[in-house]
Amino acid sequence: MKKGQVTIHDIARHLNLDSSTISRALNDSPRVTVKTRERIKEAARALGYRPNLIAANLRTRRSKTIGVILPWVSRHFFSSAVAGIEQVAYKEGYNVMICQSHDEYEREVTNATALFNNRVEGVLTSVAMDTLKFDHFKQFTEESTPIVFFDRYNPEVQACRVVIDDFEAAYQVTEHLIREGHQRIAHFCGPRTLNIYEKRFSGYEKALKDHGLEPDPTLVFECRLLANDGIEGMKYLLSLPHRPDAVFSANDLAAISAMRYLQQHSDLSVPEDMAIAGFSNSPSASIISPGLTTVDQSGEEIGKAAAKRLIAEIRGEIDRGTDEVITINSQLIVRESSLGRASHL
Amino acid sequence: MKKGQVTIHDIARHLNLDSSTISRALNDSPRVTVKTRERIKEAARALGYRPNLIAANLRTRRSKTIGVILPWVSRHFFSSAVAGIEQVAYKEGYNVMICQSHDEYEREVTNATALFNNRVEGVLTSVAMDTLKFDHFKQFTEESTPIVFFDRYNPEVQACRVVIDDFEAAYQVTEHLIREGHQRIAHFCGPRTLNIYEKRFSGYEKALKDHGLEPDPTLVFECRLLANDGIEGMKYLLSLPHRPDAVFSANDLAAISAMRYLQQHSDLSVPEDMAIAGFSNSPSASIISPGLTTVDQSGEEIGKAAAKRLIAEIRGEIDRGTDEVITINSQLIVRESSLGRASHL
DNA sequence: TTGTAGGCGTTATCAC
DNA sequence: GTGATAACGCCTACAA
Repeated sequence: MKKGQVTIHDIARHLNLDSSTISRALNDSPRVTVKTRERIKEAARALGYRPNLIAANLRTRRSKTIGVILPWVSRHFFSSAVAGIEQVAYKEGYNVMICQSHDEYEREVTNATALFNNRVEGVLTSVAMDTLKFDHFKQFTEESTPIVFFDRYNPEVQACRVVIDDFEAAYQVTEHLIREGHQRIAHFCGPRTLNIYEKRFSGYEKALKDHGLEPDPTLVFECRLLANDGIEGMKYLLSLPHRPDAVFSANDLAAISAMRYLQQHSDLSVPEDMAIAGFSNSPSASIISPGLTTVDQSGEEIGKAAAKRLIAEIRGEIDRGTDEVITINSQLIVRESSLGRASHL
Repeated sequence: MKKGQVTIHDIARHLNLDSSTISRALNDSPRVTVKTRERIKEAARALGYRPNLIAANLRTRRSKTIGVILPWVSRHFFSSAVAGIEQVAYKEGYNVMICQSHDEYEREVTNATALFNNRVEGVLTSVAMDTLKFDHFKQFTEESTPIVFFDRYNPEVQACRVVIDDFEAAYQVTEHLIREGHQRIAHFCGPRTLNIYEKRFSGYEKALKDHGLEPDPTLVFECRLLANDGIEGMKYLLSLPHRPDAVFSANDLAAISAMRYLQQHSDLSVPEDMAIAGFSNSPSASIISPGLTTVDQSGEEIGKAAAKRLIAEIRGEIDRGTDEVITINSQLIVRESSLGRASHL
């Protein structure tokens, strides 16, 4: 912001009008003649006037900005979500301010403060793995700034969530593995403090039980689901006296790194000796060979839905603060990595 | 932004001080006793004071925000760049406002206007494929708001660019293909109006000539390098009477889709019958089989460098408006997709 | 060290 | 339909 910028007062002086008239004209208020409005707009153009939204925002007490806090912008699921968010925000006249928590609690708190101080009109967030306290989110609802969670949420905060049915999706993956003939199914689980991982775990467990398989806790590897965790998880599973014949990983990243580890550092092949399934349907899942069975979860759809909901709450079209759940469809995508002997003869 | 928010005046009234003292204390000005400062900070906490940065920004004429315009947030290269940008911006106390152009000129112009009107202190951008005019960028430099391009730039705008050496990288890829014994090398080229594609094309052409191969224009397929373009490009190449034995695609996306098309819809195999190389080293490149030979180009590094430079310009630590070029290292990554008979016996 | 006064650029509420 | 005036919340000369 530089000095010497043209303001509505400059236009006013130029046309011998009052700045309030200029303001009205530029905002297309009906309370000014079409003719003078045109004159004003013309003069504005000629003088190179650029509205100062900071001033307008201060005055109107609205920032026309929504804040986003998510773990990693560069993860495919999240960047797709951002793409979706940005798309609807843009269409509805909102700016988007982005922050990454890097899955760290401290950073999430700082981000939340920054967004609050910038008076964002609403917040979209997917919570960090490390987060166990939620006051930094509650501050928004307390000031009646709407907040909408997507994917990762915490029920403690009274707010709408946009999610997929993680339990059901995980159940389906597991059931699919069972139907393909796999008996000892391991699970790479994320931090159970996060709803999505807890639910995926429960879905997995329930499917086992429903099919008469006894869940074996030694087959559950809880980690942060990073690429390296997939490798460590697979090493762990291979070290077991009675190793599993399938792995259901709570994300694609760990699934893929585990699969590649297996292919490069063991004689076992996928899916014959070890079936593998992931979660998210990242682009890599369809490209890798064998193709990775996974759950399609459109980040873009989720982002769009969350942004739409948030903006509706901002506009007061919907009651804010109800902990409603919006469920986006997900879909089991079966590829070769999970097939049993019966299927790939 | 709600009414009833606590302001510095409320604190002032509460402590029988003047708001200016409150302001100074909260900004850690040395011009206020340590003791009263503590008292003030304590009261601020107690009253639940939250600074209103919009007001502060209006007053100081600085928004503490940098704007980013790029084609697609969800493309891996760009989302990595955003991650890098956000990281340094956050560290330096700047917010990041994100816009997508969807590779469309009109949208880029609108985005630029929005950022301008929000008085961002600087702009980072990678230009849209459709963009042929650059006034919307020049408006920033004219108002002495620094702008830094990354990856895709246009020399018409007097501004710093953060790039890799696209010519050299493309040259190396092509030379590598030649050394592997390939003779008829096709090229999937992006819009030549964009510097990066023009340079990659030139590098490709130069390498051919330097090795005594005559560039054949019928082997150059110019397109937008989307997944479908890779398929169309490959169809086109297969339809030629004298088909090529290698393809160098100016991005990974088209390279990978072309390769998969070949694998699924022809008898030709990669790299024996058709070698393939891409550009960018997207995550898929290392995961696909055969692994895709490509050029590693770290979006995160580029984003970080661009953001650092921009912030330095904002702070006046560096002259703005010099069209300096910052070159980030890139690296040829050889994988199986490009190997010649000699290499994979 | 603290207080006073004015303004950043806009919009909103009055009047006329 | 247009103008005057005040305010949004904060910062910063300048004065005391």
